[in-house]
Amino acid sequence: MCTSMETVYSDMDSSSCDYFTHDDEDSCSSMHASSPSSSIGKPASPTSDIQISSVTELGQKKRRRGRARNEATVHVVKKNRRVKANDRERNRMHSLNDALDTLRTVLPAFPDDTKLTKIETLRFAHNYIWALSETIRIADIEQRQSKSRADAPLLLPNLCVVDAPSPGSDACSWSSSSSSSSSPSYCTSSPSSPATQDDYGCFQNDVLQYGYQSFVPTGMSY
DNA sequence: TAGGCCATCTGGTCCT
DNA sequence: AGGACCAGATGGCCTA
Repeated sequence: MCTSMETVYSDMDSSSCDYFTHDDEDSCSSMHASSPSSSIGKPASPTSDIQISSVTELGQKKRRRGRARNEATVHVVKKNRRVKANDRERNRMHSLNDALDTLRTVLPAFPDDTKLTKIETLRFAHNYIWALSETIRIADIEQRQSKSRADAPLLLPNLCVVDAPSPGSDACSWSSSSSSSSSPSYCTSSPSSPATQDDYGCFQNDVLQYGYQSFVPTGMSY
């Protein structure tokens, strides 16, 4: 859209009208009209085309010319400020995108190398963190239980119990179409409130075995 | 071709 | 005053 504008504005640090695009041509031309470069720095000679009929008119002309130049300067300053702001905004969005890319690298890789969209990345990261937190929490609970039962084996509940879903199946996904009330595909409620232990075990399997495939259901309805 | 996603521009608002 | 942040608008690209 504005690549030409980018080119046009990228190095704009002077008041030269060569930098203006079409929508600025008016002001630009008016600037030229009010302060023609041919007369700048050149004292008006009595034989010049500009006939000054009176001192007051000369004063008015001088004032007008001065004011016009001021307006043009203000316009250029504003434009310059806008260009700088655009540049900062562009950099800001680039850094935001870089952060999203970094976030994508720490999320489980998608098998077919599909790049997650921004919203998918954020939602999956949310769910992934939640799942990992739950894993730690359950493991901790189990560890305490096994300590109390000295002879009990250390096993994560559900981890090896629930049948692993085939990739792509929604057996364990919490899409909005699921009847489950908890929805890690995008947890609007507190992530610490999985519906059932079966759900959790299933979810845990997803995290550990299938990455985000189950968290980012196709269709992405939330 | 419609819809989704994205990059960019822009003006407003808030903060330092 | 200037920068950061935000949301709306716009146009390009891609895909079903």
